[in-house]
Amino acid sequence: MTTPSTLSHEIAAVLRDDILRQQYRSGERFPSERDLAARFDASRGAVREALSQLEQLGLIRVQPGGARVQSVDSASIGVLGPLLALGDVPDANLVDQFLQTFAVMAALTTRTAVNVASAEQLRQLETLLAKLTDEFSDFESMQPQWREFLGAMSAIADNLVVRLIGNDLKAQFVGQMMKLGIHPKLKKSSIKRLLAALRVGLNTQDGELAAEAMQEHFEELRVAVREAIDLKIGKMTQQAV
Amino acid sequence: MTTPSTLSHEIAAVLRDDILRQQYRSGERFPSERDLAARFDASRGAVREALSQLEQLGLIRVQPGGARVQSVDSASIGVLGPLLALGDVPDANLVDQFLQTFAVMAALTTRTAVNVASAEQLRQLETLLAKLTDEFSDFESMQPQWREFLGAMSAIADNLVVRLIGNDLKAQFVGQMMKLGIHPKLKKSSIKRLLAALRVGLNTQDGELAAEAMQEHFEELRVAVREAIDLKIGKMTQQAV
DNA sequence: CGACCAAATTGGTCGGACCAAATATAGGCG
DNA sequence: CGCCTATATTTGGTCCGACCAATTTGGTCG
Repeated sequence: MTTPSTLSHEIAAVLRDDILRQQYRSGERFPSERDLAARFDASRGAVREALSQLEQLGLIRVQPGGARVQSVDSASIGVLGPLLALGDVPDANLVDQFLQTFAVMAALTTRTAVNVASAEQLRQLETLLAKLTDEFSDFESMQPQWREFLGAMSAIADNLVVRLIGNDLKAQFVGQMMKLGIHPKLKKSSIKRLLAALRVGLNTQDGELAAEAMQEHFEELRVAVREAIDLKIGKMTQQAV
Repeated sequence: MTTPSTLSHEIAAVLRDDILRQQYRSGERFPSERDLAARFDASRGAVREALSQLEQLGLIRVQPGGARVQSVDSASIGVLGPLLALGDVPDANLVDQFLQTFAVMAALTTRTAVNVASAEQLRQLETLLAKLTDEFSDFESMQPQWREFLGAMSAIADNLVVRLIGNDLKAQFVGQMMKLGIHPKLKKSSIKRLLAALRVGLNTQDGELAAEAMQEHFEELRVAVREAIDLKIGKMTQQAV
């Protein structure tokens, strides 16, 4: 969950952001370990551990003779978080892409979960959904219950690939949104509609219906988040003046 | 694709597979760096670089006082490939989950690409699709053109998140399938239907329609791959006898 | 039995050293 | 003058030994 805050990690973070900031062209030679050690006033060992992390992220390719920078979009998902965190305000397009991806993942999970759920699991989901409906207030304060519901569905769908991707994306994304204080505003009517559709989907064990409701929910969330970011940008430019 | 073949990478690979094979319980203490160095007859530096990779994969959490093993499904996507490669034959369920995920990604890309494509880009896609239709033979030999088509759509959709996930998944998945000689058999009629639907989708710039065709294609691919794997399993058990 | 303190363990970093592969450089040849 | 080869240099890969700080462990005392 948190930063180890060791020297090698700090070096890795600095170099990673350098690369993500396009300081190096793809294919360009990366500074030698000895140079980097001098620059960071660190030992070669610490630098090598940092490079090892960058290599795992797919940002550099290290070979005898010298390391080379790789194209950003041939990197691993792990770069998305740092990429999102580069500026003061996250790139709206990137955020949009995040949410589109979340949407299809959540829809897939929902469809599978509802379709394969046992009678008991269906009851569990209905219970969680009922709790959500009861404690219905604003979108933000019901996040814990919402997460619980999604988690239960993820467990039922039992798709490791989706779960791992979800882990990575969530770890990269949610933290950034929280840190920057992005608070999307969703209409209560939208949420009510979502919950109602999910209830119907569960009752009739219609995964497709539930999945569509989920997809639609994320569409609305996308719009709301974009507005929240625009608001944030407005405030920041105002502050700058 | 790559051949690191350095000692630290080999150590990392062995330890990674150990963890993926459930040799350690989640939360359990990991052997100390000095112990590992002795076990692999390597220096502590090499071991530390290996541990650095495992940490990046989310498989261990290393802190002063000792490293601890993390739950596999809190790891990063990078573990999926090795996980797939553990046995002689890939786990059919895991492969299925891969393809389900591919499916929704490809559908998302298709929908977006078709919807946002400019007139010129649409023409480009149609050209590629025509080439596919012309050189139509069996599913396997048209892979290069198929890839080219998907790549063009990915470029048009311009969704970095999806592209990075796709990179990771492809890197992990396709290599394994090739190495194991899994050759899914798709009916020619299915492919023809897919190509026709895509053509209509492009002509009318109907992203939803094209996306659904793509989704359906992957559904059929799932079935075919599952059959191919079952066949493989059959042959292997036959060999064993 | 529980709280507290000291010793052993463990990760984090450093510096120097050697090797093999890759690169850069200088030199020779056409 | 340009190309190609042989050499010198750079660079990554690994090892060793050492020290520090934080954690863990084990035993002791109340």
